[in-house]
Amino acid sequence: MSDSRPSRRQRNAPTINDVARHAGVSPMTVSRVINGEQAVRPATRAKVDATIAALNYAPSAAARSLAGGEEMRIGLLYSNPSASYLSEFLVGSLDQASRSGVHLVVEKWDEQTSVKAVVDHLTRGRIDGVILPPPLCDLEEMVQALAAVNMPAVAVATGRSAGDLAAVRIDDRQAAYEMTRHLIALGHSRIGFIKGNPNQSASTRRLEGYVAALGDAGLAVQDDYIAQGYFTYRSGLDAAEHILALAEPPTAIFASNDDMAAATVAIAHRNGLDVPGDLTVCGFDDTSLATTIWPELTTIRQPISAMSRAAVEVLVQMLRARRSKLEAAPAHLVLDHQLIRRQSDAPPRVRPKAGGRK
Amino acid sequence: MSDSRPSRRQRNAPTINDVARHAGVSPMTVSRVINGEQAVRPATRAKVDATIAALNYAPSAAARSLAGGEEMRIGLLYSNPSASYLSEFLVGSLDQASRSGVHLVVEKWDEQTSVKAVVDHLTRGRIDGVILPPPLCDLEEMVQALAAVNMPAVAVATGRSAGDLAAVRIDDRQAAYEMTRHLIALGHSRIGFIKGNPNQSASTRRLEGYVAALGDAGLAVQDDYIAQGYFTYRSGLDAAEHILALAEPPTAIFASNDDMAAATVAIAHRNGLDVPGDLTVCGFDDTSLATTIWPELTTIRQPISAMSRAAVEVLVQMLRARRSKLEAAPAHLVLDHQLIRRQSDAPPRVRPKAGGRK
DNA sequence: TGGTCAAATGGTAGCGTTATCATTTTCGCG
DNA sequence: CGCGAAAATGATAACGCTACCATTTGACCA
Repeated sequence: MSDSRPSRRQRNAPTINDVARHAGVSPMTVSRVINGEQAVRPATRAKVDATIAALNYAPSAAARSLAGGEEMRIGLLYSNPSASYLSEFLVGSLDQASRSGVHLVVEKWDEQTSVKAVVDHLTRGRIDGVILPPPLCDLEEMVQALAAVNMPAVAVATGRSAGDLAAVRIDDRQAAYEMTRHLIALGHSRIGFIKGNPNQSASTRRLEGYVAALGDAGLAVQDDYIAQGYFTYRSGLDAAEHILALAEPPTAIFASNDDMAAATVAIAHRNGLDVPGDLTVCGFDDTSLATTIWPELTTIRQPISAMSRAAVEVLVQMLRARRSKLEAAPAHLVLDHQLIRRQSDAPPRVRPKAGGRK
Repeated sequence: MSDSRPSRRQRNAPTINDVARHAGVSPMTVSRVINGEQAVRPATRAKVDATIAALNYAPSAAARSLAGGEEMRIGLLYSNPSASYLSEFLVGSLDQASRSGVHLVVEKWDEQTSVKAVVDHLTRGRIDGVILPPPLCDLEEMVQALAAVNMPAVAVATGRSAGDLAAVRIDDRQAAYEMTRHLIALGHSRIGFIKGNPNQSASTRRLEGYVAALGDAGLAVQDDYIAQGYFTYRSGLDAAEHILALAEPPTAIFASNDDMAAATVAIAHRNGLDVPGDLTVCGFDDTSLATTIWPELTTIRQPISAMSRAAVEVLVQMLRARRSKLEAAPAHLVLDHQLIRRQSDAPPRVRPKAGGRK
């Protein structure tokens, strides 16, 4: 009766019970020793440690997390499958999730579904926290709905520079500033700008950087050099067409993302302009499109996968803190960007307007 | 008494029991559905699947591996981050991996690393099986290296129509055939073709379909209407330039993927041709690029995420079978494709050459 | 229509660990 | 020397799932 119990154990790995029996203590005591808890007498601890070493025992991670309720599920809610952005984002967060031993649940949000429905779905699905890539991170309704059900969230690449929401981002303003400086340093003084979708706060930061750089260089901001875009290729076509149709068009155009920069290149070509000979074009984000088209785009590299990795890490820490009832201020990480020079920029072919420089 | 049961559960995680209760079946049946076992009636399976989706349930890896099912880790090895393809691929496989309760480990292969090094890495990482998206599925060296270490693999979107390797794909030949028929039905008789990278066997299938459709319509295959491409935008530019420079250029160009079709549109515009007025252009794959550019591309939709989903499922079943020492013939799934008509095709503007029709 | 057998489904008992309490031991101090 | 409190240890019941077998259902044939 003691021998023929129908154990399902495949592997002869020693269990905590084996250790307990050999050491002459209860499994609970062994558990305490393993977890380094205080309430164990040194003598007992030594005995248990010795037995563990002798049996070459290793605790089962599976049983541990089952019993301890340590499993965490974090959701990644995306809405605008901006292809190249998403894939890099996914790779980064997956990697970090696996490292942190957390489950990553990827969820798509169609614009038709109500915010409430998605949040309900997340809640019922035992999601412990959410990562919000753009443009969701700027959707106030979503942020508030999550806050309402007390679900921790991390915004990625938002333009909101601070606040109650944890965030991981780059300094969009500074990056745009640097790119504009770069164009000015090349000799451009007539620089166009294509704005991003106003539903993302990063758009505003980028515009600010552009304006600031012009101002610092003593160049005037010309309103008709600034066109509204929406981060899509299509919107870039319209914006570029508008700017290039001006009587005195700019010699460089800085688009708020790579898609619109690519569209600008297309319009330039259609107008018989050489890029970068007749027109310098640069983008933002360094998505794969930047190196897909010809000429390859000079752009700002956002460390997308590093950002998503960081987002997972931040979220995990928030969840751990919350479990221990600690309340911490929401983290706010700013990662480094980088100006990547490729083939789409050059000094202006024509000399700057007489009087354009002192 | 019913209310105050001392549950240790922190969060209201849906468990297999919740699903079972909601679906009106036993937990065992749910377990069977999750694991894709055979002995479940389709109606029951559907009901359970629906409940799983509704509750957003995902099995607990911990409990599962504790209960005896070993933990499975499957690798997704990608090399050419074809952005839009990858992200859709990831979303599908992630979703299915979560449903099947297996870990998905995403691994990138730089072309510099030796095949041996990657395979070693997988082995040491205790990866039980691998999914190979294109172009890796056609890299004979990789396939053989995996076979050498006895690691199960599933090829996705390969052109190999059969063999020792499990595969999930569409019928590339038939799809290309249909697209070509479509162009012929529109009235085109001078149809150009841009080939895909010869390192992918699907390229050959697509060419075959094109040739077969022309043949069946009694149209001659003109060698100079066929240009070599490599699936990149850049290669598409060259190919399209070549074809459109002919004395009597085609009225339609069928590119082997969307990137090259987009490049063709760019060249056409540069040459002052209207698409589709002067030139019909169509692509293949229906990646996001197809709807990014203007005009949006008529193309063949590959159910990418369904394919990656299926690949995970197939791999899991292979691993299960192998665990039970069963040896089954490698599965070979062919999923349905679809011809998506958008704005890039139209009947030819000029009448077909005299005599071109009876 | 009833009987047979395989397919489909359900019940039960763990898998190895920890949370929670109950119990025992130890030790300080009057 | 004994009392009470704190420290140390133990017993028990989950945690969520699947293996194994028992039971029910449905299909097919006589």
